[in-house]
Amino acid sequence: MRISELSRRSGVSVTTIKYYLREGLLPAGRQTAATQAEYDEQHLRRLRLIRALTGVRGLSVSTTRDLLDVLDQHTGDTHLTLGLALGAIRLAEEPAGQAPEAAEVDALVKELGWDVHESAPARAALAETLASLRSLGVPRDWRTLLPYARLAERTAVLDLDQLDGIEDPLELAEHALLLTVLLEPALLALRRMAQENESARRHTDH
Amino acid sequence: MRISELSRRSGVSVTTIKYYLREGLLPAGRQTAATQAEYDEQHLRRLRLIRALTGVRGLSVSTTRDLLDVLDQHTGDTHLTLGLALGAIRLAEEPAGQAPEAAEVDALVKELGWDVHESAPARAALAETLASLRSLGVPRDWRTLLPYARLAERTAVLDLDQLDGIEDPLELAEHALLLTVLLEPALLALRRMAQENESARRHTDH
DNA sequence: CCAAATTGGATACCTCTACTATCTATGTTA
DNA sequence: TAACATAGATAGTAGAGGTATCCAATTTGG
Repeated sequence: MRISELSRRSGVSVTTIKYYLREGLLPAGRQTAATQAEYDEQHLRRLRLIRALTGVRGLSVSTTRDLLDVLDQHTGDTHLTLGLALGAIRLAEEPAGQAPEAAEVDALVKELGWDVHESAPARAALAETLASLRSLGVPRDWRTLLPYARLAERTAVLDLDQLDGIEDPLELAEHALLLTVLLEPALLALRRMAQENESARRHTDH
Repeated sequence: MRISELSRRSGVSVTTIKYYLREGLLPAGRQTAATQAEYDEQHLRRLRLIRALTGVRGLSVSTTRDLLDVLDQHTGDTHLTLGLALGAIRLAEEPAGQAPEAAEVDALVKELGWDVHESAPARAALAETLASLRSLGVPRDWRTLLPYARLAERTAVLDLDQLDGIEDPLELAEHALLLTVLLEPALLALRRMAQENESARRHTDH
């Protein structure tokens, strides 16, 4: 198909598709002539993926590019691919230096017995949150996070279960990315709704 | 204190503080003369809150203003205040019209027996996620979300437990907001780490 | 088979966000 | 009293995420 059909089928304007091509989010089509190129279903799928990551999840165009690059260069080692892909998405701003809360995060991970990379950005995000709460006069230490971490463990089991039975390593990596990243807003939405429900339950005290 | 001290103690530049004043995120100081105003500890605290919401959680300045407005106008009804405050934060882009997935979300909420407002934006966020996954060839229906929702219920219990024992309604509303909103990146970080750990566990198959 | 429409690629431009800089009239301080 | 700080107003800036226009080449409908 040519660019106008790609545009029609994806709902993304031709100029925006050209922009994604320029930015390296979408691979170039197969050139058939000096001013003609041919796109296929893979391009359509990639375009939908880009819109899901930027729209639903709210990732920036540059973060999305980094993520897709990792997927494209995947080595067949899904564990590694997923780790690299998630490392590309920042969850909070990087703390200036080494926050004193980093030691607390280490204590939490040790208590949990988790096997987590030393330089995982998720560690910095946790430290940043603890530091912020502290500066706002709501001190919470790593022990507060422990029960949340136990629930996160069970969430991760659900996540990994959904990848069971996928044989093709490329498909596996893509599903892993999708279910991890796109489910994030959904999980926050579920928490919001559960809070509303729990708050209502306690409000109408019984 | 005057603006320069507020700047020094908060780490936010004087010009940025003036910007927040203009944008209505920070209330004006008490005027002592035509070109002089006095700020207090409340201003400092508010400034730290603004930086936490925009920096750690990544909220936009306008969303942050909406949130703080709700807090300021709180009626003493914490359940209502929290609901309004969370409603001000979009979790994903609004779907154009009524997505067909909205019915699925209704089914989920019904199955859970949750008491959740009909127009909660979290509902739209869930529908949007389901629609995206579907368009990407990873169909998931509401039943997939059920076990996640059960874990969200338990997360919400932890959240509400942390507010137990706070008497002052203003403090209660502020803590509720902080723990709900600022904990969001932390919870996502915990899930990432738990996934990495679970993936490693399964990778080194035993 | 030729005029009108489409295409790929390049470049310029635009809107929004979150600041940042400058200016002026007034205050404060050493 | 001279140097410096301050409030408030206005203008400017950098980056993100597109959008618009132009051109030469290429299809395609009549």
